[in-house]
Amino acid sequence: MNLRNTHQKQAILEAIQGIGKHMSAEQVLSEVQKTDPGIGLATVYRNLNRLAEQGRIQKITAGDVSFFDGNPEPHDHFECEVCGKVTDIDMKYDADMDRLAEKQSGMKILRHSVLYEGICADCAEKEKKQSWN
Amino acid sequence: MNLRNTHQKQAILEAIQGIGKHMSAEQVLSEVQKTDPGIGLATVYRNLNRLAEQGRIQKITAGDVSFFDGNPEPHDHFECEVCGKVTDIDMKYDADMDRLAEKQSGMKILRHSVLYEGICADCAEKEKKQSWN
DNA sequence: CTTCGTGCAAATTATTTGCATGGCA
DNA sequence: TGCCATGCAAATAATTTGCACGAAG
Repeated sequence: MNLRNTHQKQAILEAIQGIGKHMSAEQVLSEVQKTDPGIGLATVYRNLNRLAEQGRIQKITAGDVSFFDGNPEPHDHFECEVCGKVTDIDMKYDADMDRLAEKQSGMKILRHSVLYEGICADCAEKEKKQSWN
Repeated sequence: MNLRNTHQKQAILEAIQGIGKHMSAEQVLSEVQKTDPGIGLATVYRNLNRLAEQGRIQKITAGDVSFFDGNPEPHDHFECEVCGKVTDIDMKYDADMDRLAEKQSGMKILRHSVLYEGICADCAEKEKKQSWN
């Protein structure tokens, strides 16, 4: 399935690859709606999931929302505990980890993803000022 | 909140720490219901979340279900693509990763979690037999 | 022309929350 | 006794799915 080349699919792919940032499905929707107002949320989900299966984009599952990343290269992510924003962490993929983990677990390891958690620069700033703790 | 020492809370903690395995909220529920049939799902969620906040257990968010892990030590996890089961991967926590990532991102990194994905031994076996691909 | 992907809305699933009440302190 | 945590059910929120129709090949 998904062999057909619909303009919706193209618009979605362009949107997510164009921005070069992580987007939730809703964000992708509103982005795409700028050019194609008739598009529906279900279509966005359908296409994003399919693109992720095909390895053309990445699906990052952080907490209760899924984010989609136009960059198919494996790379790590950071999620801010305070505002929930997700950003890239540009570290080299350590394939050794997979080999090690595979050896010690007996599972067939295909990939791994690292999710860093902490406080982003913006929120750290705010927290300092308001000194919430 | 959660200062009070209810028997439900104890039962939940014992259940999750006793098994030494990851459990979804539903699994914890049925485990606890063996000793306390009147307990409700909401209570399980409330307590698990609170325990996780306190750092007494871990909440692992893998895909669309959350798992809870009685072991508070940071350690990595593996999720089987086929059956969705989550298991421990017993690798040492690499604190260097946090430092490195912090340096290169400018965020305050508090911790990280690695989720390995692949095919577990059981499913690999089955797949070989049925040769699904 | 046929079949697949879309759009909409309804369905599903995991989790959270409001409120009255029983139970711990 | 007073206030918190529980239980139940209803509320949310994200994502998925059924179905009729328009569009791609």
